[in-house]
Amino acid sequence: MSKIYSMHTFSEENYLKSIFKISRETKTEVKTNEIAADLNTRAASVTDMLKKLSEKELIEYVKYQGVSLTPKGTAIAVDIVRKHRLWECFLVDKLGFSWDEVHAVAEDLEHINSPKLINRLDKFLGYPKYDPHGDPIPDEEGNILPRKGVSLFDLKMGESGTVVGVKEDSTDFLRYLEKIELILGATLTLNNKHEFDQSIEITLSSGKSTTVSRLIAENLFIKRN
Amino acid sequence: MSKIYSMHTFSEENYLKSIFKISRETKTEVKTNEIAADLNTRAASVTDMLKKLSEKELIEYVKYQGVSLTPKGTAIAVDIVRKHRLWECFLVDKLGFSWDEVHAVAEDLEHINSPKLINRLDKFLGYPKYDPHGDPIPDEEGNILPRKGVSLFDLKMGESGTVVGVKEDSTDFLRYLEKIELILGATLTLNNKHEFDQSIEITLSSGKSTTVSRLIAENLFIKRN
DNA sequence: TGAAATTTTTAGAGTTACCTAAAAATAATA
DNA sequence: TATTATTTTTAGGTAACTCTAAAAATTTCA
Repeated sequence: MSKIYSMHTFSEENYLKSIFKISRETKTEVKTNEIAADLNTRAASVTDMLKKLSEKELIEYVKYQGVSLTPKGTAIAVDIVRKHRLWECFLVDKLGFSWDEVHAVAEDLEHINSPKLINRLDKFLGYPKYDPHGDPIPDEEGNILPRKGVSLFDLKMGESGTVVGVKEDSTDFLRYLEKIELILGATLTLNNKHEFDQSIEITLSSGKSTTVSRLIAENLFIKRN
Repeated sequence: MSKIYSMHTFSEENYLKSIFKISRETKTEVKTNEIAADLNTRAASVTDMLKKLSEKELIEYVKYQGVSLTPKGTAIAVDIVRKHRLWECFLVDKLGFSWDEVHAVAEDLEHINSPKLINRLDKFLGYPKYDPHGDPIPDEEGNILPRKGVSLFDLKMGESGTVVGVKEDSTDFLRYLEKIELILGATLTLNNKHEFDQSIEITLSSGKSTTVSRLIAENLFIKRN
């Protein structure tokens, strides 16, 4: 890959990444407004860019119907994700950043286009398979391992497990998790699912009990013990 | 520094860096055409940008007279140089790039704006004082050590010394130096200065003799033994 | 199903950074 | 110093990406 797909603008790359991300979540055609919301821009701007990406055959675009990535577009998106996650590993493992600080910087670093750089970085980091949030790192060919674990929300009463990933990587969310000690590697047991708000009560290995909302639970990935 | 000076466009940063570089060489006002040549752009484009930078008070600009950096402009330029050279160290020391490969990649990396990133990188690299080409790395406050050594062209007959830096960092030039074994750390003795073309004959510690042109000699920095 | 609400696209415009060609200012030199 | 040559600026235009407001298409639901 790489060489062939190089030299796209930051903007194009951000749109492709966004479409990739949303389509993984929704598993359907990606809508204009979803992209606009994700990229903090306006629907009209999105439409403009969709036309451009469609002309370049990076997306399949039917007016009013939404978009999907072509294989070419997917390859570019996956490559950006690979770069983003490798840089996050670098920032945490080598420079001592905490997991809630890395996203913004990696957003910039991911657009540096040098296959040699990224492959050497990969080697330097020891070919990591997961980033500091537990997200799988695509390899050079674009293969992506499945995410580890299941959502905390899907755990059954009494089951125990280890935190192996988070879906959302906003600073606020990660800071909150850290505060309640729900960091990567933490072990927990599900005590109770409250019916009325579907919040979840867990006990940490430290013995401490906490209740988290459904939203939080859905964003936490757990590997059953 | 940093925070205050952040959020300039790539283009603005490149112009400031270029003006900084040229003014160090010429020690006079920087002319429009010099910038155009350095940045591979047109004089008209340069004039446009000079107006913009002047309005932002990053340069002192008098029509037809050339420009110089204000303290604010200098601080930004020095910060970019710092980033550029630290990234070059990273690429060579940690990722195993050769000195002729790093410039292009560092041109991109230098625009990543994160004081925390760059200061941690600095620490990770062990606070290096010089980059792989022997150029001094500005510290966080913008202080720059003098370059080590004198130009090979200024060496006297029979004097010996060690290669401690190169002025030009184009890939071609560096590859050529490597080919004739004139890499950083090489020791040499000046045998002869040919009058007619001012080329210079040297002997390397390996015993091998080479003749280099005046231009090459002027671009090589030597520390006398 | 058909009017109302929502989503998406088009139309028109602004910004940044670049360009060419022509005009204006400065520098070179006969 | 007057004329020519060079440098620099202005004028006018293009391309990428964004925006708001209005129009068109689709979806919702009474």
